Amino acid sequence: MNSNNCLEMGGSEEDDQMNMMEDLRRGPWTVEEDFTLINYIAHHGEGRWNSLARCAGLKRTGKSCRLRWLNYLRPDVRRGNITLEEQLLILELHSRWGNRWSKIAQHLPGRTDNEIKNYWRTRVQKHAKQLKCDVNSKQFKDTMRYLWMPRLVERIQAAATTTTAGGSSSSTATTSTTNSYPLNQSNNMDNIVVTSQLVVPQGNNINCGNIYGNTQIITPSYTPENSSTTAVSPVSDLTDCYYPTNQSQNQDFFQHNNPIGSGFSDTIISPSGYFNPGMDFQTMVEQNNQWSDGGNGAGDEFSDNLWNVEDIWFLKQQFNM
DNA sequence: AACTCCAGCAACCGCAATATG
DNA sequence: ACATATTGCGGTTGCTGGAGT
Repeated sequence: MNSNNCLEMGGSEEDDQMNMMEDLRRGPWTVEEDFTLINYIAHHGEGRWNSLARCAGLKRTGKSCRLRWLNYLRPDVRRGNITLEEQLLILELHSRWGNRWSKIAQHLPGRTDNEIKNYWRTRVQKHAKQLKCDVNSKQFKDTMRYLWMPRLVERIQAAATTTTAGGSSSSTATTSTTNSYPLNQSNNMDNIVVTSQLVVPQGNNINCGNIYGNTQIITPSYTPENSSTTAVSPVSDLTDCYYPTNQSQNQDFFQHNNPIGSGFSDTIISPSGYFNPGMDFQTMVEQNNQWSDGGNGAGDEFSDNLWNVEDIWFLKQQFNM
């Protein structure tokens, strides 16, 4: 904390604590409180939240102030819908790190751990519930890995294609996305590589079935400033994120790199280029039936289009079902 | 229009780790 | 080295607004 000497002025710390305990406010923050907190931090900086709360005249705990600042008032906090790319990244990172919300949030600039946690609980866990399986079960993880994530990739690609085809320059389509993933803040990215558009974990021991393989997509010179003018088309860029750029036949990538059952996948590939060889087919179809009709009738943007009628038809053809 | 239900989100709680005196 | 304070994290709760009846 910077210049905070209000402890010296305000009597003993014990007194302060007693005073605070008397009339602490709880619940939703008012506009006035927000303003007070923003103002105070603008002048004095963050840190030492308990004394900050006192000195700012806020009848809140330090914890409450910290949370309000970090999750809501901070200028760089990103609000609004979680984008497809962010969804994909959350799924991927969660498969690696589990409920390490804070760690995951570090890789989604502007997003808070709370937001990601809420997203996970409200969207992802909801689907696990619908499928009547535990969110940590292998079945559910496979579903994410082999159905949702490829679907998200497709939708990201489709969105990029649409935008590009719409007559805008290749850089236009990247704007919102790239803003979401600045190569940033010298945070420890571990094995994460940052592409010009997407943060993708690099190969090795990722437990996502090597969907991403050892993608060669590092863009070392990336900066938030130049990102929006990337010359590479968004489509190819995104494709690169999921297929190795040195593979001439991208569609073969998953088959060849899939550690679970390459022999199996040699014979079948879904319309999207992915198929789940590690998962019981009947289970997949049953799951899909639940999703495509919205499960309990609660179809939403997440399940929509992830697994559609054509896919079922295609798989039925393959399996003579 | 009134009511109920429920998803989404902000905020709180408890605990562990870390910093400070 | 120890006690206490503070911070950070993950889990949980409760409020709110919109959808459905």
